Amino acid sequence: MKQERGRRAGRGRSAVPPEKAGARQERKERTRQALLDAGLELVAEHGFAGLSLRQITREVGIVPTAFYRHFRDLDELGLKLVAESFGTLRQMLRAARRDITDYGQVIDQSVEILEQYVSQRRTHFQFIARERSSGVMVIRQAIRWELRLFVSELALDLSRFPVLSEWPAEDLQALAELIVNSMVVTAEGLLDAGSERDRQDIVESAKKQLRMIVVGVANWRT
Amino acid sequence: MKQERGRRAGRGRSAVPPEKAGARQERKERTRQALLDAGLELVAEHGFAGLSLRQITREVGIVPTAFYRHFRDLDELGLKLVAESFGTLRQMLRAARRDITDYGQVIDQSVEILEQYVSQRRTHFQFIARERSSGVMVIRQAIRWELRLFVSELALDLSRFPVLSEWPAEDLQALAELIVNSMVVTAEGLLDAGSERDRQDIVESAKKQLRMIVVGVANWRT
DNA sequence: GCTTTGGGTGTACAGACGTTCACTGAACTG
DNA sequence: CAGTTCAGTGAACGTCTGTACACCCAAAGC
Repeated sequence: MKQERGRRAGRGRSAVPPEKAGARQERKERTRQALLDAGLELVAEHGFAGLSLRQITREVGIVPTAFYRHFRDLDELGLKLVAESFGTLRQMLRAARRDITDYGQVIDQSVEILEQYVSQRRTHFQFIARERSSGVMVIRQAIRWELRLFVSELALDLSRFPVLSEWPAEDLQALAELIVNSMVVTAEGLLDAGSERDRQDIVESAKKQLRMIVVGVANWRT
Repeated sequence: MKQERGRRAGRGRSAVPPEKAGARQERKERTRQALLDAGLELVAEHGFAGLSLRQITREVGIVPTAFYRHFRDLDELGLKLVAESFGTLRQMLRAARRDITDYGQVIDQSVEILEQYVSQRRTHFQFIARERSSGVMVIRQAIRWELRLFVSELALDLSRFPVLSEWPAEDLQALAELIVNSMVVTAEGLLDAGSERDRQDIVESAKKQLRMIVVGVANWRT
């Protein structure tokens, strides 16, 4: 009951099946990515703190010591995961910029894009949500830093809306922060929603909340 | 470097110094509370997932196996910490109801009460913030459940405001959710703010955000 | 005063962990 | 073709973990 080892792993003898095998560099890159993927998967289950080097390598199908050929330690892998996850987040932001055409429906469309990305790239969002306030300091700090950057990027986007073009920077920043925070919490909700019904409720609630904020913005002064 | 054991602990031979010693029941209760306190302290440092039974008992100054006299396992202790922490949260809500007299300053006073509680009962807030989306399922679920309850309580409070008395339940719920989420995130920010300056900025930003929400509420319809 | 109760002790064990080291053998280099 | 590089191997280590078990002895109950 305790082990359930070899769930995947270990079908030949080498890591990440040789399969027509590319150059040595490509092979290395492939197991490196496999380590990242396995790490992401396991973090989603037990959190980064409950992650072990041996577990990851077991999942990938290589011997524990081979891990060091790719990362100095778990923290280094964790930081790569942070970068990777925020790549997804930025990709979502770009999609929003691109796909939102009707400005009368910014809210609905934004939340729907979020919902779509959360379900499609689940583990990345789970990683950020989970470790954003976790006990592992380096990871937490990296995420908070990236999140601040992300807020600033959104603030810049917001400044292009006519209503907001005259707003002072700090008000814009606060607004962007409020929006990002709401989106993060919404994502967290979606991530462990039990049923389609739950997800629907969360989406509706998020839209309502964004609408309240927008109404607030429309009547804001100073 | 690794051990630093005996930081507190083990000055006589028995747990939680005898000190004029009360009845057996009282003594038990005292070491039980000491276990909870040590647990809370250690969670603040490494998160619940990075918590070990032996570490806690070492901190308290009793032998590992004695732990079982008080809790079946770490999860049970964790659930007690959830209850304890939400006790503090409810106490804060009551304080807000009691101390907020001038309705023109609900926002400023609310945020200030939050700031005060966060710094006074740091570990409780840290526990909730950390484990709210942690990898340890039982704890996470317990916190989310309590948080939902807390949101409902706030929604009830909100319904007593004249402006909100006519709002449909679901709008109230969404509003309460938005407010609680913002407060949670604000608390998280305060918890790992480096300087007094940072704290000030966070407080200002939180007030601004609440004001936006309130303006939104004032102009809301349907 | 004698018995029972029950926190706390001490030893012991097996399993998981991170990390070391010397190694192998296929892919690269010249 | 000979030589080098290097991702992956496998055994061994010391440490930490949770938990089982038999024991101890002061307080509680009669």
